[in-house]
Amino acid sequence: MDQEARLHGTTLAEHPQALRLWLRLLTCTQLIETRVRAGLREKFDTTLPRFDLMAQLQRSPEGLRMNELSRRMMVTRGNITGITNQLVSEGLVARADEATDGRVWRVKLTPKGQKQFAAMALEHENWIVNAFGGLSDKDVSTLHGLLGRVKQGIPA
Amino acid sequence: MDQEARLHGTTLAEHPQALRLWLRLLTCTQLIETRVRAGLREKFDTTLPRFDLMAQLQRSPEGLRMNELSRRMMVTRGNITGITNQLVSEGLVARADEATDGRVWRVKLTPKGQKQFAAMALEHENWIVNAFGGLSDKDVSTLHGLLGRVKQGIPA
DNA sequence: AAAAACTGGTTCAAGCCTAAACTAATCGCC
DNA sequence: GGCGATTAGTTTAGGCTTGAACCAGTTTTT
Repeated sequence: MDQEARLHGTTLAEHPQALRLWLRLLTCTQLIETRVRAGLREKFDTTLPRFDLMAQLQRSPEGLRMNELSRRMMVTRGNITGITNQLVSEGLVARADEATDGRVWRVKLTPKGQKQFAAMALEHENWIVNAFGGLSDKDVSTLHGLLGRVKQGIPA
Repeated sequence: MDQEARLHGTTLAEHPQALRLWLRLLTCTQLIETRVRAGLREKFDTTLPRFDLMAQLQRSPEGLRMNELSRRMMVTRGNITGITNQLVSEGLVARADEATDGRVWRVKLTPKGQKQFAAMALEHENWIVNAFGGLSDKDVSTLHGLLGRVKQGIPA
C-alpha cells in the first residue's frame, strides 16, 4: 500500500487528505473570524476590515500609502479606498499628501483613532489567545512553522 | 526565561505569538482562497460559494435542506437562498419540496449540475494539492491534527 | 382546540470585495 | 524637452455576506 502510493507519486488516493486539510483550515479561520467580527460589532460597533486597516496603521506610526495597505491586507486598492473613506469620515484616520510624489497619500491614525484602536486591540488579543486556548505553546509554535511552510510553498 | 514564561501563565509576552499565528493562518487561507477563486472564474466562469454549495450537494445525493446547507457552509440562511436561486436559474440544482414538512426544500444537483461539478472538482483538487505541495504527508497529517485541536478548542 | 413558542426559509438594507476601466502623476528613454 | 510605459489611487458594476425583520408552517403548552 505504502509502496503503491510512493510509486504513483501524487495519486488519487492521496488527494482527499489535502482536501480535508484545506476544509479544516477554512473552518478554523472562519470560526475565529466569525467570533472576532461579532466581538468587534457588539463591543465597538465596527467591522473587521476597519479594524485590520487601523491595526496596520498602528504598526506604522509614520503612516502608509494606500498601495502598501492594499498589499499588506491582501485586498484590492479599490477596497482600501472605500474603507479609508469611511474611517476618514469618522475621524479615525487621516490622509496627508506626500511631498515627494503627487499621486500618493500617506494615511495615518488620528489621535482619536489611536485611542480607539488601543481599546479594541486589547480585547482582540484576548479573543485570539482564547481561540488557541486548546494548544500548548509548543503546539502554537509547530503550527506557526508548518503554516509558514505552506505560505512559502504557494507560488507567487 | 522559560521559567518566567511558565510562572506568569498567560502573560503579555506570550500573546503576540498567538496573534502571529492568527495572522499567518489568515494569510494562508487567503492565499489559497484567492487562487481557487481565480481558477474557478477563469476556467469555469463561476464563483467559490457556488462551487462550495454544489460540493455539499454532491456529497449528499439525497439532497439537503437550505438550513443544513447553511450550517455546513457556515453562512447565513439568507445567503444560501441567494446562491441557490442563482444555481437554480442556471439549471445546476433543483428545489423539491419535502412531503413531511411544508416549510422545507430538498435541494439536489441536477444531472447537468453533477456533470459540471465533476469537471470542476478535478481541477479544484489539483489546486489544493498544489497549495500544500511544500509539505510532506507527515506534515499534512500533523497540521490536520493541530487544526483539529484548534477547532475543538473554540467554544461553541 | 387555541395560543405561544419555535423552526425553515425569504427579504431587505448595508457593507465588503473584486475585476476592470479610468484619471492623474511620475519615470525612463530618446 | 517630450512621449510612451508605469504606478497610485479612484470609480463602477456586480456578486457575496451579514444581521435583523418578516412570513409561513410546525410543535408545544395549556
